[in-house]
Amino acid sequence: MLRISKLTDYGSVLLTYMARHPDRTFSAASLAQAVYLPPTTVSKLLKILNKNGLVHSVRGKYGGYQLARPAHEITLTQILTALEGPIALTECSVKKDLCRIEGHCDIRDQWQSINRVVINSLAHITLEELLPHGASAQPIPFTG
Amino acid sequence: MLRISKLTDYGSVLLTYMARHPDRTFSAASLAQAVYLPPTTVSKLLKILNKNGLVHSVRGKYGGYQLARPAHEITLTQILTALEGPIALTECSVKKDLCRIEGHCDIRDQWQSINRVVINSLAHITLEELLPHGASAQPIPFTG
DNA sequence: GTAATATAGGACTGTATTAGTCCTATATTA
DNA sequence: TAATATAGGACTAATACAGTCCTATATTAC
Repeated sequence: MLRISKLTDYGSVLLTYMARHPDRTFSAASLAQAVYLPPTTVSKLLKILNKNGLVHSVRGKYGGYQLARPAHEITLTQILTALEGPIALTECSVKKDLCRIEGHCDIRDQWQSINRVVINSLAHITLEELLPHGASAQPIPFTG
Repeated sequence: MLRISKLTDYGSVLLTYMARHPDRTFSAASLAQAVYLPPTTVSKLLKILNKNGLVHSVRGKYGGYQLARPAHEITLTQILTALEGPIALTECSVKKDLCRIEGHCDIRDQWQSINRVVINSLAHITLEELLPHGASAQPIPFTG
């Protein structure tokens, strides 16, 4: 089906939400409430996004998260890579000794090219294009 | 990681192998031997490919499989769709009631657009481009 | 210094998906 | 009728994913 994981999907929802107020800092709890997801799951996602440089974090009271840079500077490739590792249609391009025909496969290079096509397509789409139209003008229901 | 399943990968190997001799009919067993995969797995794949119109099958003694049409008329989108169902980055575009924020998600349409970008990229790549260079001139080690 | 609040990091569990095998039925040829 | 091949589906084992929870650390306010 060639799908992104649910967590990646949730992560993109979080990022678009934060992108509407780039200046603000959101706590994990407030974001969870805003997007109707369990706090533990949201927390997990934000830690991963922080680790991969897509959001900045501030610890302690009044701490929280905010986008590391403007939405138009965050690409889909970056988001997917952060949340599910390197984009690789075929597993063999990332890990060795997992495919049983690795020694006899003669189309690996071809799949690598196709992989680059996909990565390239996604690298040209930014978080900004994931925003609902007029989103930045909308009020935010919950406060952090 | 945005990967295709192993079975899809194996399926593409089978198709490229058959594409080198479009005129020939291969039994599942001979193909299995040729690509170093278990006969049961190969058989399963060929049935799926047949069901989805990518190969033709002939039953009975001296029966087997062959490509349904020339390699340049088989696209990656067709191969992926046959082996893993409709290409859908986000699950919600195919099945309902599986995502917990389906009722509150406001970026579903955006993901659909991105999905179309990917489908379109893959629809322009054909089985022919998956063939190793000079493949059609190479001898085939095992006979069916 | 202490309490309250928030993130950091990792371990852990249950569920779902995928990979792979196997069995029975049907079609074709000799 | 025997031999060979595909058709279709059921089943099992291995893997990956989603989700939760626990402990440690940083920051702020009192």
